[in-house]
Amino acid sequence: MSRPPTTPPTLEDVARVAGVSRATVSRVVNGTRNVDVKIQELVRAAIDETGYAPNRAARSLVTKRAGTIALVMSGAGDPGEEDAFAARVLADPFFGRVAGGVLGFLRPRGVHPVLMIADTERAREDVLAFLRQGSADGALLVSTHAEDPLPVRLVESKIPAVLFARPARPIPISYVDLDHQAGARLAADRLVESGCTQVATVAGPLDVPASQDRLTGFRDAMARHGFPYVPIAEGGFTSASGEAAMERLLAEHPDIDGVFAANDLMAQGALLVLQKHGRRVPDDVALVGFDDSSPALVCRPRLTTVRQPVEDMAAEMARLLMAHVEEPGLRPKSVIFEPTLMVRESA
Amino acid sequence: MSRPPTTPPTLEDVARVAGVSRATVSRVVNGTRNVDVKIQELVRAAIDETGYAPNRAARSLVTKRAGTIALVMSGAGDPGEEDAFAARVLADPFFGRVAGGVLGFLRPRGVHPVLMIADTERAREDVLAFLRQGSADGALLVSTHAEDPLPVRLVESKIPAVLFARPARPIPISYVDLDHQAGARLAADRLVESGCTQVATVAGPLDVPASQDRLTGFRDAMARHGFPYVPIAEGGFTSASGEAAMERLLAEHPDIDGVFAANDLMAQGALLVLQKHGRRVPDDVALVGFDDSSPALVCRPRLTTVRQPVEDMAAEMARLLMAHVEEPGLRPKSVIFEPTLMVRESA
DNA sequence: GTGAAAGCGCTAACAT
DNA sequence: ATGTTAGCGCTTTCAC
Repeated sequence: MSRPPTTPPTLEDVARVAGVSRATVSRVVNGTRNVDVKIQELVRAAIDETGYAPNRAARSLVTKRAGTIALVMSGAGDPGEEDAFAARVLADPFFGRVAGGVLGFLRPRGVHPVLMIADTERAREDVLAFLRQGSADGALLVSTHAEDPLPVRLVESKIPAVLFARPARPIPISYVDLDHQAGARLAADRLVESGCTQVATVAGPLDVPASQDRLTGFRDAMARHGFPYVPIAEGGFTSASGEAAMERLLAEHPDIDGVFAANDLMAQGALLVLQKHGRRVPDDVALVGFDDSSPALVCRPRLTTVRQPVEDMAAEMARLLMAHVEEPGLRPKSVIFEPTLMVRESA
Repeated sequence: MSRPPTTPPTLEDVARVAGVSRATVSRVVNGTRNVDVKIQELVRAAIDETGYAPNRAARSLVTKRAGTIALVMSGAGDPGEEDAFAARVLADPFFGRVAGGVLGFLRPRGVHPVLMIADTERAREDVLAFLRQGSADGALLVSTHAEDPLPVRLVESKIPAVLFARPARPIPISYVDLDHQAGARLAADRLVESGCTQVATVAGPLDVPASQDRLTGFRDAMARHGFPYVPIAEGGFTSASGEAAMERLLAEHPDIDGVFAANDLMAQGALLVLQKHGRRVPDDVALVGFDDSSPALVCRPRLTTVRQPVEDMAAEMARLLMAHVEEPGLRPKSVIFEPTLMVRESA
């Protein structure tokens, strides 16, 4: 509380004020025992007096721990339109849920996520450089792109990393995922129970494993119910692509009475188109979505949808990553979550 | 490419391989001139060969620059329900736009944002500690809470910071904002032009300056059009609160023929309620939103709304922050953006 | 134009 | 239980 110092207080300053050595101050700051209680108090008083805060760079330099991790949203940005990808992915309600789950786990542990977008080769290099520089201890990767080269590069560089969703090609890396097939089965069962007999599906991008699994699971389940053929239209996981896909479906199969959309955003688009064409939902056409994200609740009718416990999955992802950071030799591990059906009004 | 080194290459290693001193390597890494071109090539080759990446912690320690900034979403979390605030704010499309704008500016400059939520006293302390530790060079603060103590604390601690939106009480800090009154005026004009004579408004939380400004601006503009009284219902900037507010408005003023909602999420909720009560939009009731966020495009009819150039504002925020970081003495500055009306189908 | 050397603030042996 | 000391990897005077 004397004259405002031009430079922040260091361990040295605290030590001087408390009349002890730097090592002792370091010990109490880091909660090591073997420090006399009276001295601890002395030191703490000195810390308060000086307004000391440990310098992270200095600490990282010796501990080789950054205390931050990278939260990477990866995908294929159209060349020249880099920012568009960032805008799209960040605006997706899915991202918010992932970030929320990650933060929930990391926050109590004093670890902070650095937000990164990897949509170009340049951006991927940045991410890799950032991690290799030791600016972050590891990476949480949400990839929306099947041929994403980042996972492999991460493994090659021996950087601790955990993926959201299984990689397109098997590589030795940890990930969390959902049992997509089981989820699709839930949707199929619901549609059939509701009496639908002319069922179609709006699939996600078919190069993404999750989309494939949802499609396969859905087809298998329908087949088991005695429906060998399911018309499909591929979308891109956006509301607009859902609209377009639904238009195509309706044009070719006007007698559709049930639709499974591979995510809620596309379901939302499909709903709009259905209503535009005078189809009542769920009376004329039943509709089931996937994710249970916020759009599902804003629609009217509200969407019956397959819930993906994204927050829990993201938290588990963070947990796995911290384990890998703490124990570098750890074998890759996968954790698969079970979906549940949220029955609302659309089916 | 020899045996995998257990420890990453350092400047020292590169220097040895290139047969020069550390200082020289440092110079070429940092693009200083006064290095012989032939030696530059030599060094670069050595860098490639070793796979060297500069250690950020070491660099920060001497340069006193972290190369990262904090992107802080601040607000009042309900005690015991900390994660709920995080989930809500991150899921808001507004957040995605801010993050996108910030990233667009920061990325080319090699600066990375650390995502932080400040919803409790504990979390605020974390943010402050993080910044004081030098883990980040400054803060970008988006506050959803009028009595947020963070801005003042930031100023007190002399931490470079820029706010999104003017603080509730004047303090010496830079910020970007929108001319909310002008935006509200745009909405009022549109409603009146559309022939509305019984106009009401769903306001935002009235302790937030932006909400107040939108309300004031709207009332003033309506008064100027000859309508001295505008019924209002207060919401909380969420879709659900918009529904509730609209229900109240309709109950007390069944003859409403025009509504201005202070953001799109609430407009979306209002639209749902209007339609539930059999009001056709825009024929029976015209509706104008605020923000021009993604929900505005997903609604049917699509929302006529006041566009807030959030991405540009966020980028400007980042620009201001970097200026403050580079020149610590810089005087606080405010930049006010102009809204525009996006005319679509709802009014 | 290049190298030698000091030191950023901290932790972790190692002494005591 | 506490202090001393040696770096962590980098930038940056200051000599040459």
